[in-house]
Amino acid sequence: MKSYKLMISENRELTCPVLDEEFFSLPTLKLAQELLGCILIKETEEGVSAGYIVETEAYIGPEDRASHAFGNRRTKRTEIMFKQAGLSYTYIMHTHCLVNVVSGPPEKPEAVLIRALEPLCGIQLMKRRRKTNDIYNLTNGPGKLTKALGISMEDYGRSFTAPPLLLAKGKTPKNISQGKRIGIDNSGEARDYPWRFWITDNPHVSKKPKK
DNA sequence: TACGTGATGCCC
DNA sequence: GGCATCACGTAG
Repeated sequence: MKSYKLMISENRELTCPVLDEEFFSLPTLKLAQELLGCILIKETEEGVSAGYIVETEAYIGPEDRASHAFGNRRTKRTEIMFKQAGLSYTYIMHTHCLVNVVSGPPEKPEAVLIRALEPLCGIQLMKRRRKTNDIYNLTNGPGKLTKALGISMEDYGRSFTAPPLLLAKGKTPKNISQGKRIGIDNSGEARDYPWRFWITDNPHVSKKPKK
């Protein structure tokens, strides 16, 4: 397994194993939980930034009304969800870019949305991009974390196993919480699926779900 | 709490 | 064209 060296401060280096195809081949609901504690890394000309994943959501088309690929809807945008696990699915929501990890076998449109990070590396760069000094407001939402790391539509279809976009093994969460997904109120019974996962009591998680 | 924002795709 | 969508910042 390849490893990646992260400079987390001027004199501290963290060596972490890059996730491989075997890891991404886990069933989507399992993958969504296993990704908690993993490290999302983005290299840009401005520098490297990274954070621990602390919140995810699973989207399992074609039966999931909340998924862009509901009913096997296959468009230029969703095409990537039908490909191999471990690729990135980025899309624009209003003015923001959101990033997903494609999961499931080929021809099965499934993905895990990365909803929040705990900042780890390149924090000054992230603060500059987000125009805030508040560490708890830096990456506590899916649109916020992409802006903080410099993830954009240029990352659509990229593999998470090689630079400039990477996922690596980080830490193992003590406890995982589970609940309803956020922002999908008009999706029939699918809105009640408990497919949102987060690290219990982590202060970098996004807003609480509606009841 | 409410509004403006504005990429993408689907339904006329 | 019109509308809904896996947000967020700002105003009030």
